Formats: sequence, structure tokens, C-alpha cells
Amino acid sequence: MAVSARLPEDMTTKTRARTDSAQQELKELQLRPGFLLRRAHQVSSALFMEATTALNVTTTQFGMLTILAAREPIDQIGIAKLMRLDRSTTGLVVKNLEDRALIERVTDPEDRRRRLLRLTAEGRRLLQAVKQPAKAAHDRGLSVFNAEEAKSFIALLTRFVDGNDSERQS
Amino acid sequence: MAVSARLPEDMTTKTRARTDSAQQELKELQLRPGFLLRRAHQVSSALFMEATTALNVTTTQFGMLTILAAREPIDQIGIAKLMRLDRSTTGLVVKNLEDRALIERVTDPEDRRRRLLRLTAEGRRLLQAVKQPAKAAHDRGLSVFNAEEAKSFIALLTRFVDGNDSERQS
DNA sequence: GCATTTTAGTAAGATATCTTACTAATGTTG
DNA sequence: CAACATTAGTAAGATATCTTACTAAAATGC
Repeated sequence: MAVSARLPEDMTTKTRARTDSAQQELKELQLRPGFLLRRAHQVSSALFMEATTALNVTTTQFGMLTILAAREPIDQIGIAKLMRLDRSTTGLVVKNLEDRALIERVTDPEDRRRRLLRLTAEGRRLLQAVKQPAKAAHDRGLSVFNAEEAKSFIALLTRFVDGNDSERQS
Repeated sequence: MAVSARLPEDMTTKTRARTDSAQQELKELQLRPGFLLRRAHQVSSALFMEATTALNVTTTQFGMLTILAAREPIDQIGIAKLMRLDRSTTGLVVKNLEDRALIERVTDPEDRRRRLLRLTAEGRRLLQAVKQPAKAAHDRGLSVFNAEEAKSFIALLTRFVDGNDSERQS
């Protein structure tokens, strides 16, 4: 639909002049990748949280548990790189997981700067429990697309992130 | 490239068995919309921040200023809906903008629950200054695509967010 | 017109995310 | 080997985001 030619009554000519272009910019804002990606991330997280409420785990925590299952024992820098997070964020998330006894953290005897992370039995159990609802949330999010579109969506997102990946200083 | 058949030396047979499927799940994780959208949002924000460092403004603040330019005077709930943010987040961002004297906030005399927000002259100046770098960041992010792909990317993101929009309780 | 409900906003607390700056341990180099 | 540089991690502080719970004001309904 086009921008309405009718404006609210209380607008003076002067106000209207500024407002018309500003309205246009609002529409443009809402179609920018930045705005859309914030919303998309928001929506995606919400779907995950809905699907896993009982398990009390976040998307980021789920990501870390998944990475640990594949790569334990691994240190925080290693996990930060795989997650594409900085060191501080990684340290915080790791601490929360450790506080919940989902992972354990021990100093690497061969390099005492490092903390080696491993899943606990509890962490492994939780990860198993989360997998299905996580996949369900993921499928539900993509259900607005047909198969080809979904593939395209993933491919374009992958290209966007890989192509703009400015190697943070984790 | 295919998954390497060679595994690190220090893996026992038992470890390898668990690891193979877990490795697969790691790859799947990294191709999930949730993971990709987090990264994409991260990348997009980083591009914006790089392009606007001198101006000391965030993506969210820029969004609010843009909305205000189009819709002032508007109350916080109104802006929350346009930004797709909850009331609390909106209140926080608004407070930061007010502290920086980029907006002003006055109680609506006709409904004293409401705070009407308006840009200050300073806020208008900043918004003008941010527009170009913001657009540059946006264009740069999309530069990994050709024109058709970029259009597709925006269209798919729009459908994803609109199609999964669960009307938060702002 | 008063009691109930709804609405706008704030408060408090949690997680995620980043930056800058620090400590401690390891690595490198003359 | 000692000085310097690099690396792993933590600390502190900022913004963004959500939830739950509260206050105050307006709207609604009998």
C-alpha cells in the first residue's frame, strides 16, 4: 500500500513537510537488514524459549553445550571461536553453566592459563532433553517458507555472516 | 569440503564414536537459523558501530531517533510497538537518550500516564549525522550479494519476522 | 459514582553482548 | 637466562533484552 495522502488533522503544513520524508525513512528503516536482523534474532530466540521453557536454558547456553559435546575437553578461547563470541561473554556464560553444574571447569595442567571445560552427566542429560524441542522451534520458525525458500534463507544468511566476518578479537 | 576422515591422534575408539555424531550436530547447529541469526545480528551491529564510532550511537538508539523523527510526539508504548520492543527496554533506551539530551520527555496533559517524546535540536542534528554512515554500513553488509540476492535476503527476512510474529506484550 | 479492570510507566533482577583494562602464565628473542 | 611479547582468563562498566511485579492514572460497568 502507498503512503496515505491524508494526514492527521492536527498537522500544520510545516509539520507535514518534515513528516512525509520522515515517514518514508521509517519504512526504509524497517526494511533494513539491521532492523530485520534484530527482529529475526528476537523471534528466533522467542521460539526457542517457548519450546524449552521447562528446561530453563537459553539459546547461547544450548549452543555451548552442543559445542562441548562435540569438542570437549576444550578451553574457553576455543569455545569462544566456535561460538563467535568474545572472551568476556564466553566467560560469563561458562560461569553460569558451571554454577548450574552442567559443565565442569579445571585448570589445564599443561598450560595453567587454560581452563578445560567438560560436560557433566547432568549437562549431557540436559542437552539430550533440549535437542528435540530446539529442533521443533527451528522447524516451526522455518515453516513460513517452503523447502526451497528455507534453503535459500539459510544460504543467504550463511553468506551474509561469512562474507562480513571481521574476525573479532576474542 | 567433506568431514575429514582423520581424527586427532589422542582420541580413543570410544571417544571417536561419541564425537562423530556430535561433530555432525555441531555442523548442524552452525547452520540453524538461530545460530545464524545471532551471528548475523552481531555482524550487522558491528558494521553499524564501525561506521558511526565518532557519533557514539547504537543501532537501537538510531532506530528510536528515526521513529521519533517520523512520529513525534509519541509515547513510549507507541515507540515500543514500532520498534517491537517491550516496555522496559523501551523505557531504558529512552532514558539513555534523554540523559544525553537527544530527546525530551514530558507528561501528556491529556493522559497523565503517558510521557510524550520529542527530538531535541541536538537529537535532530545527531540523526542527520548518523543517516549517511548508517546507510553505508547497510550497503556494505549487503555488498556480499548481487542485487537480486539482496532483494531476496530482505524479502525472506521480512517474511520470517512477520510470519513468526507472536505479538509481544509490550 | 464507585469498584473493577485496563493501560502507561517504572523497578528489580536475569542473561547476553561488547569494550577496555588488568593479572598470570607461557613463549620468544637477543 | 632475562626482558619483552603474546595468550588465557577475569574484572568492571556499558547497552540491550526479557520477565515479573509494582504504582498511578484512566476507562468501564453496574
